[in-house]
Amino acid sequence: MDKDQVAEILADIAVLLELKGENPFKSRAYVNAARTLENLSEPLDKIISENRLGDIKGIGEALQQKITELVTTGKLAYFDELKASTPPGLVAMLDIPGMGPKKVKIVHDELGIETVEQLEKASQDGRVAKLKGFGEKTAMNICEGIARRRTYASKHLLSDGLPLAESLLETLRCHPDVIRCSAAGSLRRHREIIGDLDLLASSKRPAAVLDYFASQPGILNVIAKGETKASVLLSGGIQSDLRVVSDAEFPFALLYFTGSKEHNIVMRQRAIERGLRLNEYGLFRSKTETRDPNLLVACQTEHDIFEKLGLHFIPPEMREDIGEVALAEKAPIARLIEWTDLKGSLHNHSTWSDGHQRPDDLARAMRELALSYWAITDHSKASFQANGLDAHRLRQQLKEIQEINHRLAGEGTEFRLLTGAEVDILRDGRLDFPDDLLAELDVVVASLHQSFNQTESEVTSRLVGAARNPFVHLLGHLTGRLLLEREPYKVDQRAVIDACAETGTWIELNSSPYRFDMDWRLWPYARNQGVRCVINCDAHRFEHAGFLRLGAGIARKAGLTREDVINTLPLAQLRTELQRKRTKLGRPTPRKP
DNA sequence: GCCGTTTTCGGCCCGACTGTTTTCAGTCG
Repeated sequence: MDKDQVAEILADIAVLLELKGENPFKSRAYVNAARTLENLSEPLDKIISENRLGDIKGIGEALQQKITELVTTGKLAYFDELKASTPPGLVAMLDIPGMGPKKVKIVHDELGIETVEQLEKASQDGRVAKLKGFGEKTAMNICEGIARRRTYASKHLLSDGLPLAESLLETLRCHPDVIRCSAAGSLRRHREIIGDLDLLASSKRPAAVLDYFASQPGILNVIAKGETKASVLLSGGIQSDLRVVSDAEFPFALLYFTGSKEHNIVMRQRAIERGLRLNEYGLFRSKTETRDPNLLVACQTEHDIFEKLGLHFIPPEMREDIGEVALAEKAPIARLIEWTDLKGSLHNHSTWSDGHQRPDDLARAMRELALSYWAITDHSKASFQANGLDAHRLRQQLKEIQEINHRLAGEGTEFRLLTGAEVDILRDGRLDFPDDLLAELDVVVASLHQSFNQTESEVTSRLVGAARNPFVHLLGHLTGRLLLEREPYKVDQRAVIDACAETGTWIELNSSPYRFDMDWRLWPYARNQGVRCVINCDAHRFEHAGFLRLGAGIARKAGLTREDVINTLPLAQLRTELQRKRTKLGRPTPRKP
């Protein structure tokens, strides 16, 4: 068992201890130890074999024993017992907003409730409201929270579906009877939330392909399998539908199943206006005939279909009926941004706050990814829970980054770390760092992490105020939403965009698959106002660098090009742009002595 | 469960908000 697996179990133990009503500091000790292990820079088994586990701060005698047991045997009796004595439904209840360990323990102890379903029933029939410390409002919030979870259950994050779909497609491509195959549906359109995974293949022997598909490992059960379509449930709870068509039908089926439904309606209408009929089987020279091959307008690819309908090709990401057809009628759609255009990320974290790697390790990793720069923008002190930095620690960090950059220069590499901060916009609109400190940083991201429940005008004016600060380069995750988890806070995004346009402030497209914030639907407006986009990872780990690809996909939905996105610029030009706002708005020039 | 010491126990990271209370516990970031 490696350090991450051990850390996960220690974190699970912490949750179980809380549910048991144990001393909260005991639980905290497990959380701390889990975090410490995650941040280790050498293998755990090496530390154990050299008997150095006890030297690590936060790991005492009891934890040494438990960690050693986990690493050497892969099991921990203490954990197994704890798990066995706690109904799994109790852990699930912690996901309901407002339900913490104490409240879960009360409903369990007082009402004998062990599942989310039982909790919902007891909230509806008034039993929960009568409990000490609960009330009508709490019972209602519990019901709403459960209902929200239920509607989200058939929905998944793009990042959960993408790797599964890619692996299934790779499998299909290996089958000798598969001629062409592709993802379709919301996944191919790169929607931030997807339903099931729609896959499409062409073949002369559909039955063989469907059999092969339905027998793949990782499939929990086959929901349906007919002559042209199979539906399966993948481990992880995502459903996948494969349709197999003839190769002549493939482009039409691909267009049809990619959608969106609204986009398809506009396309079919366009066919009708030309005396044609478009459906998933073809484009026909008839107003009524739906499958006659003699009336088929031959098309090899989707490009051909668009051309036959008098349109330039529309990239799948843009097919949402938000004006893309009108655009493709007039002129070719500009080359959209590709993730490989991106040269770095301007909002990321390190072990100085709540990230998992140190700046020097990040520099090495990001250089190996052939990026040109990587900004370290750790949290400011108000983000206490994230180990935010005060001025003193920030200045220490600046020194460390300077030394790393000095070394990089000595090695003759172009790559550089950029200094920075993700500075909190406080409740009253002030920033968590003074201007003179912000002025020392290469990159300043301003974000909200607190007081989400203020009125729309209060939140909006906090963000507008931050945009007006000459040292703030960009606003981070504008609405604070967590997809499928937390609603965005109330904010007049257009007013914020207008303020950014006026002040030359950039807006982040946060590429964490939980955020994708600001939403792609607002970017066309922002671009028209002249606001530049920054596609950021908000990385807390090495592997979050991969978010760049997801973020670029979302930017493509909005029709953004390389020119719209700041972090496509090489380092020297980026530095010029970083100076622009500060010089344009002007700083008080220091008076000569 | 850890740590440090004014060394074997007492403290352990803060502040705001909500909904419950009528002074505060629980939750959240």
